[in-house]
Amino acid sequence: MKPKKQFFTTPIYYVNAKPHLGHAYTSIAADVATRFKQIDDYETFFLTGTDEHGDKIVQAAQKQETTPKEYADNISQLFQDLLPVLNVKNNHFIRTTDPGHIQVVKDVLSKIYDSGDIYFSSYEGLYCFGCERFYQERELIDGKCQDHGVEPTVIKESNYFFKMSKYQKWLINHIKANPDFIQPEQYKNEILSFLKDPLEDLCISRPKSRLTWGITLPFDEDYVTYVWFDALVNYISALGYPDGKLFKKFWPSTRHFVAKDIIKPHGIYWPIMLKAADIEIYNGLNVHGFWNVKGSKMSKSIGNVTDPIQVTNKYGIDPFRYFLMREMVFGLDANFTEETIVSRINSDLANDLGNLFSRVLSMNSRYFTGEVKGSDAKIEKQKNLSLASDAKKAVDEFKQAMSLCEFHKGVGAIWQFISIMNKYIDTTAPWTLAKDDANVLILGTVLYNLIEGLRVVSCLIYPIMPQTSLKMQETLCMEKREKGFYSLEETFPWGQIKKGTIIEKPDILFPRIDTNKIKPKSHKKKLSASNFDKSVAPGNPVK
RNA sequence: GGCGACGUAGCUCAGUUGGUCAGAGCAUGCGGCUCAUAUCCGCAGAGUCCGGGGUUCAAGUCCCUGCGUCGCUACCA
Repeated sequence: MKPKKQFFTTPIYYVNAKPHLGHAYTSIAADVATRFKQIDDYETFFLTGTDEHGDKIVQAAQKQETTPKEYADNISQLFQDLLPVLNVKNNHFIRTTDPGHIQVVKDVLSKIYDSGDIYFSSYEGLYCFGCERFYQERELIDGKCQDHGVEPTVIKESNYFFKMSKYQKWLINHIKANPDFIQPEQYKNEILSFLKDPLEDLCISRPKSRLTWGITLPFDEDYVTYVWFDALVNYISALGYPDGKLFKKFWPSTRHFVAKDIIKPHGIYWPIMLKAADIEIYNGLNVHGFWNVKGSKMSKSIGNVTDPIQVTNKYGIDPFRYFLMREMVFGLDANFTEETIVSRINSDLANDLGNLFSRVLSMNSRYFTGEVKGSDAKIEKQKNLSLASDAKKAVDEFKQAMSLCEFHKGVGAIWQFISIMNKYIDTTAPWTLAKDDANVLILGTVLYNLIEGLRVVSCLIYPIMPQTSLKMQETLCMEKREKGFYSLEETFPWGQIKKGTIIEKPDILFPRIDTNKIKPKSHKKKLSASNFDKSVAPGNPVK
């Protein structure tokens, strides 16, 4: 069988500001998807990077009295440093200032220019000299530029244009012929409805008199290319287009992770650029929504721009990754609040999974001094004690959901199985069995099935919580895999933990976060989520 | 203005192609257990699925319309 391949990308992040929650989400989602493909036996390649040209960078650099390159270096470094903090494992980090990238951009531009799809034309528009940019009429307030309060001047400027309109029909057909080209479907519909109106050609250059911080056009020394070619081409330049091995190997399997605000460049310009350059079209787009923070859009003025590093430091990498995947329906917006993340950590991670892990292994320690007794086949069948089919169901549902980027459903499938195991304990009541030596085989079988269930869970959570996955597997004395994970294929057959294995009583997997400053009188009374904010339990992971 | 999304239990939200769809989690109340991280298990909620109209044998689920919230409108995930 032909080995399965998968190439995932994040957008290249624009270096005009430091990374925030949104960037972290995209990177983590792509990382989770990549790791999932890995456990599904795909060979993967994961690309992320930074977009570093354009006037905003020049302006930002001027403000800091530095050069654009130096400025870009600094911010790019912040994005690079974020990856290990989030445990995102990329194969390559591309920067649009990389010489290799610049060359590919020029090559692609030349190719399209030679084939006649780029033309020179004059453009007349409303130009604000203060902002050094053209305005659309609708952007103006009372006909004036907001920043300078000045009416823009009508000026003419000659530029290069890309004939997008020529490929409009082709693109519509392509999207319709490939139903998963843009996912989820709502965004496909959005693009198709946008394509109902005639497409305008795209201005792809800026005269050097206005902007020099960019890639010089290969066919005109006096111009730099502006944004689209510069940025989007990173996806192929990073793979060594046109002749690179990686390009040949991975390009056809490409899926780009993007947030909903950049679906037009990715869903329209990019495929048309590829088509015009006679390059195979990428496989598709996975479009996600925005994170609101405390109910409103992240913005500097509201002051709710969330720093992923702070959140990670406070709650831990795995809980943060879990929360992002569990809480957002891929494609839709979601809300980020500390209340919700704490609630998720306490109920899903500490109470459900962590406590299950703890109670099962504690019982095994207590009743069998940690020795895995194994299942008695006859008793298992007779008493219907196997958890294998429930585990299988979880694996199947998990796989199905994760393949479609339905991360919240994938997580849900695992947690359903966790819940089944908690119920199973209640039903079988091992503490009662333990009171009578006659039940030792039943007790052993029950605990064995639970331990096996935990083994499967440890494999499934790997894409989302790699550290926890490993920690569980170490505790369960599972053989360490060189690649760092067990594949889905390897989760079965049932019954892999060897009889006689000694399993130590584990450390707490996820400490509960104490939301009480003052202990309530009744043990049942849990704290309402209102006064948890700053109080994080002392034992909480800080790494 | 144009385009689009959303409005389902106290809260946060799921609900493929219309027919066990009236759901999950959290919160709350009561009960049970005691192995476990004061955790786990069971039971409970009468929510006009925003209002109105339509299509249909059958509509949160499709169409129209009204109201409400919000996003995008070209280079901030």
